[in-house]
Amino acid sequence: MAKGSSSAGPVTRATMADIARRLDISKAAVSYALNGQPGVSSATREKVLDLAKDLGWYASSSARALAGAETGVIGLVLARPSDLPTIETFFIPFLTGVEQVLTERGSSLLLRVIGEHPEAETKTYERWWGERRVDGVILVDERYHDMRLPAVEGLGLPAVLCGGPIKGSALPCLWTDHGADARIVVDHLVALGHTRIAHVSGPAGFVFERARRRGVRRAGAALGVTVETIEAEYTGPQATEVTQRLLDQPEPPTAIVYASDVMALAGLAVAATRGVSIPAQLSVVSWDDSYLTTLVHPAVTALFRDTPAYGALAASVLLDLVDGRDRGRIQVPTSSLRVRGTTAPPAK
Amino acid sequence: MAKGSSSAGPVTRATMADIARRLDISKAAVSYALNGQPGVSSATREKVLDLAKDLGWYASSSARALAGAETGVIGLVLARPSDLPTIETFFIPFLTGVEQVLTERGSSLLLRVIGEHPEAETKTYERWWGERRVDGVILVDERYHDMRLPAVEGLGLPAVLCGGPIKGSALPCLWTDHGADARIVVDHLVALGHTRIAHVSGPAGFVFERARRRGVRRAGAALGVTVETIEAEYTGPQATEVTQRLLDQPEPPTAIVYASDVMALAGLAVAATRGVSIPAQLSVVSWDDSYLTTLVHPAVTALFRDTPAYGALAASVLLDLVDGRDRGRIQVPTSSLRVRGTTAPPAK
DNA sequence: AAAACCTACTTGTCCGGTTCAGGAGAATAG
DNA sequence: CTATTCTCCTGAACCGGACAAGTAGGTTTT
Repeated sequence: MAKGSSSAGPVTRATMADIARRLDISKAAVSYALNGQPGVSSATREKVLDLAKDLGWYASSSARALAGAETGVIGLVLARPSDLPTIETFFIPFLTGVEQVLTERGSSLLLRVIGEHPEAETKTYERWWGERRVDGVILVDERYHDMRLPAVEGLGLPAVLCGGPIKGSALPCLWTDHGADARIVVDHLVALGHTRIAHVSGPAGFVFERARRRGVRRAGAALGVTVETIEAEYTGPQATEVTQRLLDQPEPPTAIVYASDVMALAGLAVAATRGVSIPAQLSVVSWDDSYLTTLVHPAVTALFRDTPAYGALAASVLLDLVDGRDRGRIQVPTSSLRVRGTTAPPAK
Repeated sequence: MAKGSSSAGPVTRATMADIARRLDISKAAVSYALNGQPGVSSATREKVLDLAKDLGWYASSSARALAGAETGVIGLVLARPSDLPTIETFFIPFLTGVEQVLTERGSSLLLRVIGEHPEAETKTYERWWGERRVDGVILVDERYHDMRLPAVEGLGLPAVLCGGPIKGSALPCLWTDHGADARIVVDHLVALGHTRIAHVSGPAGFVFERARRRGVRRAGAALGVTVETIEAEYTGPQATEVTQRLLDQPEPPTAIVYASDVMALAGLAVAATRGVSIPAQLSVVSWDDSYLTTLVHPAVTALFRDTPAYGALAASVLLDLVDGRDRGRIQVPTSSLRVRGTTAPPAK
């Protein structure tokens, strides 16, 4: 079996008791030495530290946690159908940011990828917390009537919500001004001269999708333009279908704003198939920026936000909460529009 | 919900001792009852189970692990520069498969995303194992002179390698017949009539990239065609640059095989920019399939493998190893070519 | 009727840390 | 020269489970 496979394989790992025995001192002294606490002479401390290093000693996370410390683990559940690609272009950069902060602060990430099944997610939190596996969790993909909020609050499980703010919930959250984002997009298109703008949104069950929809409607109204929103799943095929419907209208839009980069790419493919020239005959904007938008030709105009920084912020707010510092509701910096090759004045 | 006090956050979670006290029996009896072990009457067992449910009791993972059980956590380190997008289209489906098996078998995934820094990865394994955080790890992205193999073997840390097989290493591994994959791709292109084929590979530090390179060379030689391999990073810009160089040659290739879907898309963008028609003037194949290949027009011919199944297999082999069953070296099913819109006979 | 054997428990120890309440010996104070 | 206060260290309890060993009480065997 794999354990102790190689000749030198140390099957049993060193414990503090081993160090204490070899140095003929007490476990307590070893503990103080290793934790940088007062109560041991610097000579002893050094001997302990040296030996610990020699033996390859690491504190058992279980023992530490059992003795009352935190577990040093935070949890994240990703609950979307696995075949939905949108999560990827957002999620990896987000995770990268999360991880960076966790690593800096000595924590790790427990990840769970499940299908879209709200109960399973709530259940996971309950188990993780019950089993003392995590110190807290990051909640992503805020939904309407989100059962996760009462669940984590009921459990007393520290959590930070990427979304909100929610009235009636005291959870710290990272909220985005979707109205401002919407204005940036609509302003850009209207400034170019577009008057028939379509908005292909993601599922309205997501709070931010409905906020975006409201945002574009208002931004359009303020400029005397109506923006039509159509809802679709975050998949390529769905975006394809919706785009075809839009372009089949008697008066098709001259600009389409897609909820995600993947959808925008699907839209471009439809245009390519139909010989609709971009951006001459149709302008396209993606609400999410990622490496995908610059991978195609022409590159897609997209609303950019610093996703790793967003993840890093979420992680640091959560770790602070675990440490007892509630940073409350924090506004995420407004996105900026990266104007690329898919937006231009409409054909007359 | 599950916890008794709904009004205030229940900071203290129920323990077996609580159950024992309330039922006026011993902790041991509670333990036997909860673990389905003999030694308690069914009446008592039922009372214990009921109360445990009422109290929302879960076994402390730390206490369990400390008492000798496994931790129920397996680790995965993702070590590539965070701005390399290739990881995403492979990684999320892979993780989905991993998670499914882990969930079925009651384990969780500890994830770490780090930059490409081999020492950091080895160090992470050392810590995770030292701290008893994980029962085993999945190794992805096999490299030449991979320091992780001696590291995990030296530690006695159960691991499964996605790659290999490695001579001199007893690690169970999931190996791929890259030669067969290469033949599939080259055969397809040669059958269409291509004789000038280019292969844009990823960094040769990855074992599988060099195996693929060797594979296409041999497959070409067997058919009397030379296949030229050019190495590039897995980024869009690098693929763009290499593609431009290839197309600038006096006798440019009529078909390009890209190491990844992202690179293939970048190649398509170059062609679009130059007005090179695909597939009439240039055929494109991607060695990796993902949702990206069908997101663009024309859809990209790609070598498909069931990535979730691959992840699931890796997880199950690792869990078996942790349970003491070494399944040795397992060959991954050969990929199949999904012929789509980017391959056609070359222009005469 | 005594021995043997269940069943249904209890007691106590252990895992590997943390931490509290001392205590010995040296240094400082009065 | 004792009293006090350090510094440096020890012993033991504790966290929450798992489990080995022991025990009361009843049932079966001989």
